[in-house]
Amino acid sequence: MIMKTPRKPSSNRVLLENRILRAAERAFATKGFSGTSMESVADSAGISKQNLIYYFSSKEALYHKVLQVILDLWVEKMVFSDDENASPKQVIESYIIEKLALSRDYPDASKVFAHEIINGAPVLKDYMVSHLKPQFERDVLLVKRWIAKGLIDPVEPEHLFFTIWASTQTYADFSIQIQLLMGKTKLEADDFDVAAKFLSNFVLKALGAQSD
Amino acid sequence: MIMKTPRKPSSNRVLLENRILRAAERAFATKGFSGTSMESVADSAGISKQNLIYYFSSKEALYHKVLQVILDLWVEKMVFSDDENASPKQVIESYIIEKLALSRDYPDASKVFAHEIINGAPVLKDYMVSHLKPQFERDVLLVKRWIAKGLIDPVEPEHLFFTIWASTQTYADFSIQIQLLMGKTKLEADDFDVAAKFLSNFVLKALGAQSD
DNA sequence: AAAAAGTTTTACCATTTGGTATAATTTTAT
DNA sequence: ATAAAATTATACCAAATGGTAAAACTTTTT
Repeated sequence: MIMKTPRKPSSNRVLLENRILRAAERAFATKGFSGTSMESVADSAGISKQNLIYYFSSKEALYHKVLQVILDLWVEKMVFSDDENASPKQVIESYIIEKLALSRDYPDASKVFAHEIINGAPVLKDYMVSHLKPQFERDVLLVKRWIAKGLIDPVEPEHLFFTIWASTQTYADFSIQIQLLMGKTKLEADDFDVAAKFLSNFVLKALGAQSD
Repeated sequence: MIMKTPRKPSSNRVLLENRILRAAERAFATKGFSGTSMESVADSAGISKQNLIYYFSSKEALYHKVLQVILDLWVEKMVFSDDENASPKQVIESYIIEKLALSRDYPDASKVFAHEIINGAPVLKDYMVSHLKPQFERDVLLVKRWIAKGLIDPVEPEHLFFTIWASTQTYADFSIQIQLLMGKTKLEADDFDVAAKFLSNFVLKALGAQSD
């Protein structure tokens, strides 16, 4: 029996797909799904609209792929704790620092995600329940154990996470507001360092977990 | 010289305009500017598209008006402190409570604002610099005086505000995420009360301003 | 009552846009 | 080299959408 061996994707194709995905991410981030036209993405990627459609057969498919790439990146980078014995201070501090690094390095990804959530998570709803919720519940349990052990003061762990997420992502999603209010043309690495220090201190102190 | 006295707007007109603005706010909140069609707004308001255009001559005009109504509401309700001698605890606690009340009572307004900011504040940029920034700088100064007086621990006041804004607005903008993760079909008043208590305690403790 | 101003409806249109069909060209495997 | 597969370019289209023109109708003013 003869099996056709499908040609491996040319490196050119991989490169072009990445270029398209970056262009699409930027477009979706700044204009939303409806505000983004296939033609504008194609232009940004330097190809024709019809050629874009050859690579991604529909706008939905393109959007789904952009979301998937974002989630892969986030899931890969955003583990709250893989070490049961790490101290709350270590875990929270590095979590905040890494979250802020994502806001700094992938602001468009954060904005696409924000759009999706604000719009009611039409695409991600199922994924959130099936993947993010279990992870969330594990992390909540860990925080509860910290509380039970007296390592941090008692708080509602769920709201702790909502606060950390919101206050780290705001440096990506609402960066224009922060820039305008601080009189800057853009947020520099330095601004993120200050924010990381502020937030780490802030959260650790609020949790009574200053010392290690 | 004869001056035409323009007819006062009929009460019907005012009512209908409000109905349109509410419908538009909801549409812009859930679909963004580009994702919102004039026809869908008209349908929600129970009038024809052409009649909607009679009331608001363009989609831009409608969007601008929606934003203006939101800002009026926020500016009216969101004063950080009008009493120089109030204690930090009083000021911050009531600020957080009122911000959360806005997220609870006007989630669509919050989402429209979020869309606008994420998209780079194309409409609100000027307003933010001319109106919000001065107010922001006054509030920052007040916090700095608190620090100088030793009423709260030293923190960067700017980032304190970014954190409070982000973590209160997330209960409106990201409500679907919070719902899904907490296994609720919607956020109830009770959830907002818990959030208010959590955030107040959290922020006050982080600032070392627990006692009055 | 008549004029004027305000409101609603009907008919229509130009542009944008996501997408299809297909032909031409280039690249890869045998 | 050549067939097959992959890629790119050309031509086109149907639906959606923001908006215009103008007639018909209603309410208010004088």
